[in-house]
Amino acid sequence: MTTRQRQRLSEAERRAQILRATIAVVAAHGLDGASTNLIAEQARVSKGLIWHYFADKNDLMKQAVLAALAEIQRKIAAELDLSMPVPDLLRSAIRWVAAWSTANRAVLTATNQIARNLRLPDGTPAFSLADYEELYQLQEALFRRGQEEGWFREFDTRVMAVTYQGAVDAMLGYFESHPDVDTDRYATTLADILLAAMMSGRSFTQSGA
Amino acid sequence: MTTRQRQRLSEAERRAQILRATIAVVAAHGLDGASTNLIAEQARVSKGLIWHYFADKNDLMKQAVLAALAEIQRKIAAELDLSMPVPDLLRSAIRWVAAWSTANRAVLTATNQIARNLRLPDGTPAFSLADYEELYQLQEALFRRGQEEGWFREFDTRVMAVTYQGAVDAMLGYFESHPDVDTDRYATTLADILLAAMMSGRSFTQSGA
Amino acid sequence: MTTRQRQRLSEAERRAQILRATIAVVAAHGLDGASTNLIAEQARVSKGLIWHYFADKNDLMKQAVLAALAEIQRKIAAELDLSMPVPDLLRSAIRWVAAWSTANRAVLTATNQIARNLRLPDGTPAFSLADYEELYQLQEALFRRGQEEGWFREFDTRVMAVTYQGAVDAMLGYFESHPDVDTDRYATTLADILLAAMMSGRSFTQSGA
Amino acid sequence: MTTRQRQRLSEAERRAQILRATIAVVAAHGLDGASTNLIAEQARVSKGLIWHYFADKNDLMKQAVLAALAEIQRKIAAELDLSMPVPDLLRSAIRWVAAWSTANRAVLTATNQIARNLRLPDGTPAFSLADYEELYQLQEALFRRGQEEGWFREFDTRVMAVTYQGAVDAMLGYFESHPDVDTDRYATTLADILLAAMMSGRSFTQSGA
DNA sequence: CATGAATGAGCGTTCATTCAT
DNA sequence: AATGAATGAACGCTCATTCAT
Repeated sequence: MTTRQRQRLSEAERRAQILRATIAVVAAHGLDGASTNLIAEQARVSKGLIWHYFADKNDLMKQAVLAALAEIQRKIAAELDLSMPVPDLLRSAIRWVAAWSTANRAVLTATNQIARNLRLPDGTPAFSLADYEELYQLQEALFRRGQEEGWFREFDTRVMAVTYQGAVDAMLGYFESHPDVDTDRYATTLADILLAAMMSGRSFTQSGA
Repeated sequence: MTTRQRQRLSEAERRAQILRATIAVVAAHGLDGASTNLIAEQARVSKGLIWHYFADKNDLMKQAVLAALAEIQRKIAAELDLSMPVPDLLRSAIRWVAAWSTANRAVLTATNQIARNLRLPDGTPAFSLADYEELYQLQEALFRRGQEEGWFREFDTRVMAVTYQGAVDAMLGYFESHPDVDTDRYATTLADILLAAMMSGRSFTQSGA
Repeated sequence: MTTRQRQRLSEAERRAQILRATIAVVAAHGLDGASTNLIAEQARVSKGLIWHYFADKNDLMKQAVLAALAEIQRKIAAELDLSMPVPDLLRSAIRWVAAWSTANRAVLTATNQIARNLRLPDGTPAFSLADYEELYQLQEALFRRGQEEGWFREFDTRVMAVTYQGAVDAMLGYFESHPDVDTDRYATTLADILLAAMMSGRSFTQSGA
Repeated sequence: MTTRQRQRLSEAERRAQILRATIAVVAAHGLDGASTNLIAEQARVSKGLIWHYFADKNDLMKQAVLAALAEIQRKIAAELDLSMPVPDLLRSAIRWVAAWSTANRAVLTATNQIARNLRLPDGTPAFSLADYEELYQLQEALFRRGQEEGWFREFDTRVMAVTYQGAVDAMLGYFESHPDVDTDRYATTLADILLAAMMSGRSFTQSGA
């Protein structure tokens, strides 16, 4: 039993270190299996330090999600040009997510785990549907723009938004359990399928215009 | 305090009783809150009896999922006429699942909870999308039949199968968090979207044939 | 590390065993030092069993006090004849408590510790002054009877009751830190002192009547 | 977040500052709730500094009590004229303590808490009635003087000293739980009672002398 | 076969104490 | 001398699992 080397880091570094460990442990063992013991071990830090920086386990988990999402948003905003034609934008987005996910599997897995399963002490979900709602509305706005600009046929944008998210989630899940799949090929194929669903009965009209 | 009536049931009945209780408790309290104590209580059975019929809690949970799925498959097989034209068949299947889910919310919730979160002792997921393999292949066979019969354009049947499942799962999840939605209307709309994706660029050819 | 012999006892026996252990540990280590670990060890019982029989540590402590008080009340009621002349009754009571305390030091110490220090989760005392209030009123009634029957002079019965309790408590505390003292002699002397306080200026009147 | 001003104080000042904070925190949160964190915060001092001046938490608590008692003794010595007739002296002392206690409730509460509950690491009490020994002897000397000067009858001075202390302690406790009581009236009444106990069978002799 | 008393590993959390700065 | 980040032992409590009855 070797005594741990005591090192002093800045608050920001330690928090980041612990949050990273949290994501890693949740990805490997699930939210339920992510004991603070395991997290401290993964972070190479003593058990008690977690409570120096986080109020409780819920706080830790919540901050892990928020930090990860902020990071993703920063990246995607830097990557995608929202002024592209809508079909190209969707195709790019799907391919970008596919590529990002293979490089950030743990973050993806863990974030989903926590977002879906974290509960407040009173048993109610810590993250609500309201958070998804915002995403759906952004998506719907995009679809409507596609319709207005003549790319897409008429369809129920809410159902399409839910379906779109479901298809992307399924893709990411499929990647996880089929590590050998060609992810960019899959993403391109999925984009074709979804765009076909949106443009169907339009394409020739479009070309005739 | 009345002593419980010691009743002798066949093994099959006991197992079913306990499995039903498991689903009910998971639906009510979440996988995490589903202690074996609660399950035994719900099944009106002593704590110890569970270990007579199941190896451990993981075994219990796994079997609860498998039993529920077998039940669903039996029902859907009895309900759908596989000889229908493929598009009609898909449309019927989606509407049937939507209808079934509203009447069996608890089973659905619990099954999803367990399938998504159950972990082996080493922390790895007990179920993965790999378990969908059989389902994917059935689905792909259907799509190929649709293509051969001229209903559908060419597309990657595997990606379509994953997407189809993802879209249906997303629908069910959406129902769960939006209890007021008109489920049959949603199901019909989703069927339109998916069929559009499959038939796109074909419909007129088809009609022209 | 030997495995403990597993023995099954009736609920009543186990509860009593654990409550006895609780009193013993609190007497030896104070309420604060009475960890459930120590109590389980003292009771030769596994940690977890405590929560089989008691809701939580507070419940355990509360029940330990209540059980001990019930026992004492049973004994004292069986011992003292309330119809005796009041001075004799007080003298008997003091001597009885002194004798009882030497044979039940642990119960006394522990009961006091818990009664004085136990807090509800919200921080408020678990035992209130209202409990003492009842005792005070019984005592006052006795003093008033003594006054009415001509044994005692006029005095403020409430102050006398508080003083009486304080003097008895001090006696018990003194016994604890001075194990060699002749307890019955002390008790008799204390009775003399207190009775002198109550009868002063009366005795000759009394005899003169 | 302002950095604390690093100030250099003399050792004595620092110690007093921390001891005062200790009393305040114990009074406010109980001995059990008096974490060193809280004490450091109250003293406007860093966590670590406490260990510079005190060996451990027990040492801190013990010294807090001793410092408070020394303070009280200094005050009472300055207040009371020991050459008064003994009965008047006792009456004055009781009234003085009663008055002091209402103005110094926090110190009283905290001191009692610590004195009654502080334990050595092995679980045995850190203070005991044995520590009253010195006080008892002073008291006894006073009683003997009262007897020699003909104020008091013969009685066991040790038992009377213990009883006297117990009665005063009970008074202080009663004040704490009954904030509306007229403390000076109580003190006067108590003095009457105790003096009656001491003078009984003497007063008329005295007056007759 | 069936019960539920009993066990003990493991959890989240607190806090006295240490020590690099 | 002074700070507060870091440590780890101990706590109350839960619950899957065992086993005497």
